Amino acid sequence: MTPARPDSRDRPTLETIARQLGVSRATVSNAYNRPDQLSGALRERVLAAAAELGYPGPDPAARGLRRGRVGAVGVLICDQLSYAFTDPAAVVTLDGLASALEGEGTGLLLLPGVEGGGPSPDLVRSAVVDGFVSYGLAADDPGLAAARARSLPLVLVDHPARRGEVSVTVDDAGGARAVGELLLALGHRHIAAVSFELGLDRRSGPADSARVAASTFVAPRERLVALARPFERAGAGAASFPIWECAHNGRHDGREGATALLAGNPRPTAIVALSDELALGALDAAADAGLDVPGDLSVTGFDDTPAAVLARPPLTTVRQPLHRKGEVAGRRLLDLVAGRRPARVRRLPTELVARGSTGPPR
Amino acid sequence: MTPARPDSRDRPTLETIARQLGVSRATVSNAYNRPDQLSGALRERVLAAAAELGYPGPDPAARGLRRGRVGAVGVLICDQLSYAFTDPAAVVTLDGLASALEGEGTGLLLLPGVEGGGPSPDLVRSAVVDGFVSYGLAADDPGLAAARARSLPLVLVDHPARRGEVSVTVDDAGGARAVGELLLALGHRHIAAVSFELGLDRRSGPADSARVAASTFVAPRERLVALARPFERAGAGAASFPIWECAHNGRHDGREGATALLAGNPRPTAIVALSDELALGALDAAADAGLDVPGDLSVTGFDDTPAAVLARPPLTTVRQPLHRKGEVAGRRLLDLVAGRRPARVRRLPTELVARGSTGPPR
DNA sequence: CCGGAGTTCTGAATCGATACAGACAACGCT
DNA sequence: AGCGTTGTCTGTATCGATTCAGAACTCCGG
Repeated sequence: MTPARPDSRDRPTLETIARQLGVSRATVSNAYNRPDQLSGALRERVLAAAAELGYPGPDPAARGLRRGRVGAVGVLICDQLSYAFTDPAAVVTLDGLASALEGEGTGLLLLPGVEGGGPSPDLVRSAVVDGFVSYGLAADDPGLAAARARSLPLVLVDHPARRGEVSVTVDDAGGARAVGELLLALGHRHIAAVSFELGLDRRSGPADSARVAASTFVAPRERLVALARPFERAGAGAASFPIWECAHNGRHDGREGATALLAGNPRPTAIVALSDELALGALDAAADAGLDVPGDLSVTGFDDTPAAVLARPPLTTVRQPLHRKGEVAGRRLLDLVAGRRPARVRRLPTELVARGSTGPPR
Repeated sequence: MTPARPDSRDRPTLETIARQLGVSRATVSNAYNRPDQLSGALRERVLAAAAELGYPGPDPAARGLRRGRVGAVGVLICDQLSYAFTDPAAVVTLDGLASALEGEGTGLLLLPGVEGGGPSPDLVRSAVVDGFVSYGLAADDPGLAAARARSLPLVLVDHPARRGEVSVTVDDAGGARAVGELLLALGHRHIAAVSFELGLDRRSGPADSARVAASTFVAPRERLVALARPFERAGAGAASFPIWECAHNGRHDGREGATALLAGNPRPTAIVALSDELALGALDAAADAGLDVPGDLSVTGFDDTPAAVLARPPLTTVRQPLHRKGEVAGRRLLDLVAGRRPARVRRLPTELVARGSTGPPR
């Protein structure tokens, strides 16, 4: 007895078409996948029969099983979609990823995270994909662990690789150091930072250096550490480098954080934001407080998203090749899936872009 | 002879574990899927052996083939990711969709479009999914046609259904009419509109009523038509209702469009934007021109995205339940996939939210 | 000690395709 | 005529799991 069909409507299959035409299944398959394996005339007949019977082409799941490749990669992202995509940097990076994949006819299976973390391990375990890209997850995220357990190709974006893993990162430290040096050179001595999440616990408030050091989110940690270095050398100690941690990487959060920092004593003359979104929020906060930028307050961002140059004043920021980063990650993953062995780690350069939001303090 | 394995590393399978333990494949499968079908002790042994051999659990592609369900839905979106996700409305809607799906352990396979249209038919044909959601595509998009050809469950968001199709829309016309009536009641007689794409051709410039009528993008067409109705009744004819079409739905585009409209003669005293993003751009344009909002110019948006209330002045806009819309679409699709028959069409209400960006003309 | 009721586990068909190794015919060449 | 090529098409093993019908075993009351 045949077991009950999961879906009892019987869709046409290769066999349906083959029988209709009195040819073999292989021939029908070839009509779709290897036109050179059969005569043009027969191929036309097959395609015509398929159209007539409403056969939509070979079933992707079956083909995937047989070929060992399904034409999709899983993208592990932090937070729910609405949070993750608030950040234009994420959107641009993902766009780069998509553009690298789509040339190869590969789709993106989005695996959104839960509040404050990556996707659920179950979702990862059941994802029908050829590989994974993890974007900005904490190094110890359970979803990431599940992805590793699948032992499929994996590319890590924006956090460091374990032995044998492939990663794409940017020179966060170099960019941050450049910002620190610029502000010092301009004469700033009271500098504060607005950071996005440092931990999975969605905390919002001042962050001390212990919290920074303990963070499993690598990008903000590296940036903050590198930023502080020039200050320390210049004798401006950690005490004079307050950090505000925002629960989300959003403009609104940046505004709140900057407002809090501006209430400090001494009031900072420069605010370093770890993303452009946060920096835009800092600009809002400055406007709220009636402060002129850059006269009363210098503000810097990070990423150089499209909005940075459109801000008023245009934002001094650290450009990172966001689109490129996604593209490179996509190509690396395709290489792995195809059995090629790409270079293990790739660190893309960053570049300080000085615009109108920075200047010497009064 | 066995054909060459697509991937020659031999991963463990159910069989590997079964052999190791001297049990049948069925038993191992049951250990994962039906714990009640075998003794706890044996189940533990199976899971332990799996862990030891590095078996990551049943292969999702094979399971998908057998079960007839793969646990993913394809989302057809217009434009590349970086354009599509510039629109916070899209992000929030997708987030709603994701939240409805993730409860059922279902992922989102993103099928990004190409410049000015939906995803390529090939991508759609080869997507390993249980169904599709189409979001804001043109009614005649080829990618959408490919999705229909798959004859999988399909839910259309923001455009009307053919016979027998399931759709989720909002009361665009009602919202637009409310905006028109508000502005008329305030005393405006020179009203202009900034629209997003009306066609696949990425045009940017003035749009006449023929172009509006011919648009296959349903949401903007309905809004513009409904908007004009009260004006016509009030005697303010079509001639006095200029429309500027933007190539993309972005803040920057809104700024350009509004700037162009403000150069018109007579200068409009109110600008209706078809999205909040465009409206934010219109606010920027007003600031550029030194115009006070709402004193010199009233501006309205559409969607009530999170940014609307944070704008300065806070934006008068038409609230649509974006998150809900995505959720409803997701639930409808899950119903279809499960073989239930949800209501065919669902039209969610819109609501005018009057805030600070509108007032009587000087 | 037998029959019936539970448990626990196995056998084998099946999902829908792909791809190799031929079979077969027609053809050109020496 | 004999032989190697080419060009088409088919047979069949296989991808890695799920699922149902029933086998084997245990337990129990009568």
